[in-house]
Amino acid sequence: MRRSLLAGPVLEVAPRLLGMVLRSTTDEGTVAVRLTEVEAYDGPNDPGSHAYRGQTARNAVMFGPPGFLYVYFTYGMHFCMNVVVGPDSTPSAVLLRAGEVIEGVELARLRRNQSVPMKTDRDLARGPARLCVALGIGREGNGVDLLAKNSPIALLDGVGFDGVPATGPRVGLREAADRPWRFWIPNDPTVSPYRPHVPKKRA
DNA sequence: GGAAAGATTTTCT
DNA sequence: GAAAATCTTTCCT
Repeated sequence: MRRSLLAGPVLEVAPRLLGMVLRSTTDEGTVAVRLTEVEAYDGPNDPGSHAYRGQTARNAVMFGPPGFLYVYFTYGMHFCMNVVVGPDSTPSAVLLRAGEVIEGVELARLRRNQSVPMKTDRDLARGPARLCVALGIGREGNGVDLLAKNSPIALLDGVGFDGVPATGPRVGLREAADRPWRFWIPNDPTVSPYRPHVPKKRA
């Protein structure tokens, strides 16, 4: 995996991530997933992006060079992760929404079953927060260089994906959710089910 | 300094 | 289909 491959415009890079492999190693063991669903966020031009209103302590990683991991905490209980892409200092990133566990299935199953028992293997990493749980990635994953030698979390070329990616609206956003910047591998069972966003009521 | 909503998941009716 | 769980960040007074 070359870093230059991630340095292009986010809308070009995002679909290329499909089929690539993300491998995470901790003292518990190793889990790897083949990415089946991603979502693009285009920094300052994108009202749905965390970087839309400028750099903060939380999103600082997005403003750095491509190939780093941006992990954020949301809904009081979940982590989600992004791969920073684009040229240096352009705060674009790709949300990793789902994947197929191809290595360390037993460990992934163990982690997921700690909160919810009796999950089927297809659901192990089917959704952005589930993906983080399966890989054992939390706050400490923020800012990790995915392309560094011996990195505990690494992005690998994998088998790639030769077909035409499916595209559709993004999920869970209040702003600009309609932009067709979500990409997934057609007919893959590990792609998360689409749920239209419902804004929470204001008191 | 406080309120509101959130790039979600799970469970219950 | 609705609602809860739970805490960080952002936005407004």
